[in-house]
Amino acid sequence: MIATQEEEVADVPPVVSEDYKVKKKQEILSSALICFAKKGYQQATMDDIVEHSGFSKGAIYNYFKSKEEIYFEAVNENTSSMHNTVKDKLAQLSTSLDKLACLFDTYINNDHSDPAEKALFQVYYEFRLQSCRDEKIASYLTRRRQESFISLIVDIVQEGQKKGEIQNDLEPLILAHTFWGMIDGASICIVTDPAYPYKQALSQMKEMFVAYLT
Amino acid sequence: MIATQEEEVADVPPVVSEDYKVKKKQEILSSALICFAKKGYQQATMDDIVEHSGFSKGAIYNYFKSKEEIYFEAVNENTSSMHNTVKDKLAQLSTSLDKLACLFDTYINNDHSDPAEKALFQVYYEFRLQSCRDEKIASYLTRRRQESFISLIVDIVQEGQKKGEIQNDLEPLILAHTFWGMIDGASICIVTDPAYPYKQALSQMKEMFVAYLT
Amino acid sequence: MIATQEEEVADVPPVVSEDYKVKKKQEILSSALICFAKKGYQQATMDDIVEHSGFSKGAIYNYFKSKEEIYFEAVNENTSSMHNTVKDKLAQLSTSLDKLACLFDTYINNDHSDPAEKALFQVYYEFRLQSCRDEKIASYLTRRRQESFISLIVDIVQEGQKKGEIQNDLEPLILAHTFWGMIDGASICIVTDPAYPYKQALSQMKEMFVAYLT
Amino acid sequence: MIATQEEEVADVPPVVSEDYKVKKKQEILSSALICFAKKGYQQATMDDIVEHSGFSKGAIYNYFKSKEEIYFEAVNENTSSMHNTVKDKLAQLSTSLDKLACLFDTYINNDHSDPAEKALFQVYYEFRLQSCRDEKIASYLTRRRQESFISLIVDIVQEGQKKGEIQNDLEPLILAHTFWGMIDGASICIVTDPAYPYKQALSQMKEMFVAYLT
DNA sequence: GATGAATGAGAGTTCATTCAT
DNA sequence: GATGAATGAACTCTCATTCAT
Repeated sequence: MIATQEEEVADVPPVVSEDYKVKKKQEILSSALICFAKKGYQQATMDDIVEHSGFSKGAIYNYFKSKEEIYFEAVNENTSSMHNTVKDKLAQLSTSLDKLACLFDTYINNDHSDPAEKALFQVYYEFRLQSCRDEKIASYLTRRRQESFISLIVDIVQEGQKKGEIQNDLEPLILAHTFWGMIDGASICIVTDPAYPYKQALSQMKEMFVAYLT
Repeated sequence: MIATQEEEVADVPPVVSEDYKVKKKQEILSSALICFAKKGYQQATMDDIVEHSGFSKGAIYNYFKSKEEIYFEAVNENTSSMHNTVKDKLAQLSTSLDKLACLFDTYINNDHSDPAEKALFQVYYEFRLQSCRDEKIASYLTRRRQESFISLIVDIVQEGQKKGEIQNDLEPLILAHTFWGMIDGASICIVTDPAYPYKQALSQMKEMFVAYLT
Repeated sequence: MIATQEEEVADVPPVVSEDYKVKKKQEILSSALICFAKKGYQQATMDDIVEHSGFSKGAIYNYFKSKEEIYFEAVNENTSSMHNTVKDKLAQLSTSLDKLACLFDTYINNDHSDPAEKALFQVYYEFRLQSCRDEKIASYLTRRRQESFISLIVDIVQEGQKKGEIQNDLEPLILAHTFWGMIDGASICIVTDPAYPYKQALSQMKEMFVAYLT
Repeated sequence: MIATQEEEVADVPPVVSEDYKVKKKQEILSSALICFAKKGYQQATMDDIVEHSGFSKGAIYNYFKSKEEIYFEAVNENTSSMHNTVKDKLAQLSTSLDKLACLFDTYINNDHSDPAEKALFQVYYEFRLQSCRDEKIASYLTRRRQESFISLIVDIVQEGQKKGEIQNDLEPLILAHTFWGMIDGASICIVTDPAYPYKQALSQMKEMFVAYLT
């Protein structure tokens, strides 16, 4: 009897919906992110993730094929969602300078005392450093950086130059690299030094940047 | 008589000189630095360092008590010597703006295609990220950053303010943090993205910074 | 419905029972005991235990956290069970002198040609010698000796003195120490010298001891 | 000139006398004994002995060919000298019972709070336990035990039986084994348990033993 | 699908012994 | 003879991954 029931279960289409699986994956990923932040990718063990997530080891390997894949997706998942939030905010602004100022403000107003927020930054920058040795990470990050980050600024600057808000002799691509260099620099300092006066430093960078454009 | 001779024998100087030992240590450290750059601290094994340095495992452990100590000293040794070179250069300049410009130029003119140079940057930033989880590294870096990096800029800015070169309403400490934030940002990008146009981006940062001061 | 089923799945009993794990641990411990006897604690390697037990290295470390823990439990497990057997035997005897005689007889009739038996004695006395340098072992053994061995004799002697079987001017505690000193001495000789005539020597000790009490 | 002098030194017969070498060896051995007592044979390293003795590693290997040889000689040297002292004392006594009593008293009056004394006992019993696994140690100890310890008692007992001091139906060899079993037992307890009331326990053993003989 | 016991290659570290100086 | 830097095999322990249940 019981056997029959089990067979029936096996025959019906997946009992758990795709949505359910996606939710489970996200649970694992957010646990993993915290573990990676706490110990670093290499030092965090699958057992740490098992313990923190409450999933069994086998279950996790049903969702992901390796620790590396979890790492990849954990970083990707979280940085992507952050990026989309920002894009929505920018769409509501009209001038290029406002948009750039808003981007700075996003980082200035970020709450870096929130552990989850800080964890994400830690793991993200560790991940980025890995790109020196891992071609897969390197190409992924380069593409992502170009498509999502660099072109975002390039577009805003070009639009600003067209409208006359921004000086025309400035190279948009270089400005984009300068912009993200500043953001990365402040972020690294925040992650690295709990006493870093990031609000004031980032505000100065914003003033410098905006003054330079006009 | 015999006793005297024996005492002489006992007094012979060490078979190898202190210089010899220091040189050997440096050999190991520079090999280790390359290994750490190539694979990262965790992934680089003692066997890698053995192979790359040509020393036997036991020999390395005669000079250092652990892999961690090698890591610490490899980063320390190299970043310290770099820092001293910079300080000498600055001493030859008279105005504060020249000094700050010179600091920017040092990074702008750095040859990041030199593998040894690049290795040092890679390992240094990995080391800095470790400070999130390693209190020993954190306190070492915080003290070092304050004493060597922050105070360097603070002194220059205060001198410039006294001489009237730099606006008096700017906070020297925040400026120092802003300055190093920019340098860190550009450096991280260089390490992370081989195509980063660091000369141009750093030059823009320099222009922004100098313009902001005056 | 689906939720209920899932909860049921989550509630399944552990894949292997507690009994299974206890049995596995005992298998490892008895293998380890043989290895420790054969080579001594320091000289016996985890690889020896791996080979002798048939478990993989990882499996052993799933059950025990270190070689030291295996050592501790291997000695403890076996000496404890021996001790309980003896206590049961004594409970069936009525007079104090019979009980003491029975204790001697237990050691006299012990089969020291049985390798497992001999291994236990060897490892136990090595373990005891360790107590000179290992505070953890020392405090464990001292407590155990007091609670299990000394008080056993003290109780028997006091009972015998109350009943008039044993002279009242003898100090029970000292007698206990004398008793176990004799047993330890004979045991060390057995372990150390395969030709030791332990049956006859222990019998003489027994006669001396019993004669002294009355 | 200097070269000539050195050659002269090389040509003369050994500058250091045999006595000098024996003294140096003894220095090393007594340092080694302390190291072995402190950490155990396996755990004590050559570096420990180097540090404790003040000799260089090379020097030690000039006197002894291996750590094992040092161990062997350290135990042998010290236990032998102890044994000779005892023999001298016994020669001054006339009756067998006095001699046996004197032997007990030697151990009763031994100062086990003297670290050097305790170290010797510790190392000696560890050495004896090694005999289970080391045929070389086993045969050495068996011969030594027979020649020095067992025959000592056998001779005394036989002499006592001849004189009528000791009962004739007692087997001298078994008595010898019983005697040393008791001494070993008390000694093991002393080494193992700092609170062992060895004076009282050994005195009881002595009384039992003497009473049994007559 | 879920579980967690089992695997075993590979990590960092130690140390008795050697031998060029 | 004396020195101590060098050696490298061997040690304990870890952990990503698998797979029988």
